[in-house]
Amino acid sequence: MANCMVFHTQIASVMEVLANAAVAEICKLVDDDYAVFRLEITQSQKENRALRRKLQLLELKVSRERAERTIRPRSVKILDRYRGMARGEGHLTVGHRSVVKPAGHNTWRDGQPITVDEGSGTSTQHVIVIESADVEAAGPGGSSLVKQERTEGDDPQQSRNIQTGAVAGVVPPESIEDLSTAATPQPRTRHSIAEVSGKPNGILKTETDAETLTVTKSLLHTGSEHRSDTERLGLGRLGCPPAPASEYLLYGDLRTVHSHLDSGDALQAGNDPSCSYTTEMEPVNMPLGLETQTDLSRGDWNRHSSSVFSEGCLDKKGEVIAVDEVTVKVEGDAPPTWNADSHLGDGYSQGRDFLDYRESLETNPDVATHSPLHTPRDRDPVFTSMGPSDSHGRVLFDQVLNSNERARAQVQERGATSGNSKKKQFLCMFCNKGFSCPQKVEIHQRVHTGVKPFSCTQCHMRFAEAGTLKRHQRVHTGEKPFVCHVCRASFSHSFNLKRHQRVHTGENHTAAPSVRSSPTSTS
DNA sequence: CTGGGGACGGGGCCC
DNA sequence: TGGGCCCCGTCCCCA
Repeated sequence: MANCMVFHTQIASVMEVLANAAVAEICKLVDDDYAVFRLEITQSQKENRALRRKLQLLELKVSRERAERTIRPRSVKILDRYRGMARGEGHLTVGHRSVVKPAGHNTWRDGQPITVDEGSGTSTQHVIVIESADVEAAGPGGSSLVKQERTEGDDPQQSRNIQTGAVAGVVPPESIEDLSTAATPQPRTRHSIAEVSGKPNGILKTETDAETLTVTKSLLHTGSEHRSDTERLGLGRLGCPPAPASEYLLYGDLRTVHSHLDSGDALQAGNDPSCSYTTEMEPVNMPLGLETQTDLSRGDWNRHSSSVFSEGCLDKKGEVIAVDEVTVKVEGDAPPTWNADSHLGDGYSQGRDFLDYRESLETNPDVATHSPLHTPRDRDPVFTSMGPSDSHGRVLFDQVLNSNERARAQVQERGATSGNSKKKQFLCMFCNKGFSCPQKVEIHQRVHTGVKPFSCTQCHMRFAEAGTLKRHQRVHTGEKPFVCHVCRASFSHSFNLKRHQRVHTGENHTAAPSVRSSPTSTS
């Protein structure tokens, strides 16, 4: 019995020792793990703080930009550089700013400075051309980009964006060749320049000197430029290309674009997204959707109408026929002028290729009570939702649309009582002006985009409307079908005859009442 | 005063 | 029958 007691005591003591040892072991393990865990937590907290600081900085910037934007609404001007640059026609004037392209070069070269005369000062910006080393390897969407870095300027918050176009889609061999041999002037090489400027804080990029802004635009075109577009379009009649694929305007948060840099030849974006934004409008991925993403039958002719400033001309089958480059400009104060001399070496004027966006904003009573930019609705063609790739192009027009807030508000207020909301349900993505059908919008938007799908076979003039081309061709044919019955004077222009007849009637044409409805009036 | 391009609305045709 | 598409007429503006 005593032995038994001793045995039990010994066992108990041994177990106690073992238990203590086990506890000690466990405690040690816990301590070790806790140390590691705590270390990790500390590191995580550090990262958290860093990220939070970044976030606060970003929010600060955003709020500042918005505040300044409300003070100074921005305008958008889109201009079509068209072939002027491509033909080596010198420089391009954007509003009162003159972007001078070195003569003899059809392609902006790396480091090539662009002089932007802003009246109050001159800022020199370096344009960096990033071209696909292997266009073919990059696929049909081989693109060339121009990366512009602001190196100096009197307004550190202004940003400019100059880009070249990227040949995309069903690019004809010559177009690919143009890109691959961009160093030598090629008549068909096309470029486009997007300028984003304006006073405080462009949405695209509003950093300081380190800012870099790059937007790529893809260009699609096929066929010969020496044929008229009508021929190229293969249209039986002298019609304009269908609306759906012709106008693409992206707008939105530029940052969303950044995620689309996955294409092979995409411009190397900086690590800091706040310093470099790049849009890669690669044809295969680009949201233009010329062939696949735009479906008029679904009513989304307008879905991209704020994305890329190019126009694809499709035939009935949706085949991409031609795309003209255009230039997008977002600026604050520049007057809506286009210096034709600056870029039209062959002597024709592009005319008013871009308009003051703000003007349009204020003349919007016709639009319906809804805006596609605001409250997308599936039923309304204007309200088609943006597809997944739409973020691709949510590039340039975010601020435009933001600056459009007031106009839209006015539109919505008026629309409720205007009674025209039904009739003009198709809205211009730029100015919100309403039209009765998509084609009207498409044509109208050429005012903003500068797209001119119709080219004269006799000269190189291009027109946004088929009728204008037809009328223009009377210049070559000498046809003057409008004859004054009084003096037998003939005119090629119907209105010229009408105006001329005022001479006979003694009517003062300057005081003649305008029958034509103003942009603000209803039809 | 004329020439000519830009812009836009109306209306007809076709599906 | 309605909508899309296109042509035409018209006005504005500039050179």
